Amino acid sequence: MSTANPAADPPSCCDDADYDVRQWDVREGCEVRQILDRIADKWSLLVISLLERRKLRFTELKTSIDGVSQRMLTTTLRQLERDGIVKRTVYPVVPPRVEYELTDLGCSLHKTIRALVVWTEKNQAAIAAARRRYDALEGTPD
Amino acid sequence: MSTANPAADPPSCCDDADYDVRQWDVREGCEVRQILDRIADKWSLLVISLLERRKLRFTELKTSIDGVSQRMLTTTLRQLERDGIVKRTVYPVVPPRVEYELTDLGCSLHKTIRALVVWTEKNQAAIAAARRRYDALEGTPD
DNA sequence: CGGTATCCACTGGGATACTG
DNA sequence: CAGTATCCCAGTGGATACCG
Repeated sequence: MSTANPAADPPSCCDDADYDVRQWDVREGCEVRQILDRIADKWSLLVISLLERRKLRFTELKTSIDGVSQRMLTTTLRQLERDGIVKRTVYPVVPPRVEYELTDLGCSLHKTIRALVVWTEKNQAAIAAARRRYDALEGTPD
Repeated sequence: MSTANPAADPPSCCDDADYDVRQWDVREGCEVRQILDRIADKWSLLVISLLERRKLRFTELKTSIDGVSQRMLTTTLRQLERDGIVKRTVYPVVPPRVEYELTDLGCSLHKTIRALVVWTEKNQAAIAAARRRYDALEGTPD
């Protein structure tokens, strides 16, 4: 808050002109917003990241993703399947075997997802520090 | 589903070895998971995207983000501020003026966020098509 | 094994009203 | 203008039980 002058509007850090946010900041029911909500979902993120490596069976996913309930995993997988992100293959064997894998579309997405995860990992400490700083100022009397 | 052979495990589309998902697929309360949940949040995504362009006042954000309630916007901004993603500047003028802008940390994040948005825009049609395909098969008797 | 179905508790989040 | 506080409903999502 060095220069508390509302009129001054120095360009922020990054302002590539090749992309205009105002273009997609559309109505709430907008398709982009819907899709964004789906792929930026807590479990979707994890599922996509795991499937990046190889096909996985339902149980493998369930085991790998700590804290996910069967219902949520099923729901998430169905949505991702519907969106063409993952492919579900059922093997008609006596103990049912179902495998999930990324489609081409899903593969193209995982790169972005991973960037997000990598960013998070890299800046984990910085965020933790910021939080400590913020929380410390919480009860600052003077 | 060409070769329905569970034993076969052809490498998926992309398998860069420079990153191991199993490394971060950790416990539920894990910091990475927490941060991921926060930044992949519906409103956070939009706020960060908007602030990428320039500082914005509270009302400007509220107006730009269709469907957000005052409470959610405040909550989101506070969390982002706590995480060191956005900076909040209060101008002690008679009609209060508060501006929000991305911090350096926030700027480094927005690039990834934008990639996600760009991906969504680019593949919007493909996803819509996948959905139509999926939904059409819903009530397929034979 | 890989689900679906049901129940239900919790909380995210909207609407509204008040404040500095 | 930019919040905070309160109320309260709806949907998220966990737990459990049962099915193909």
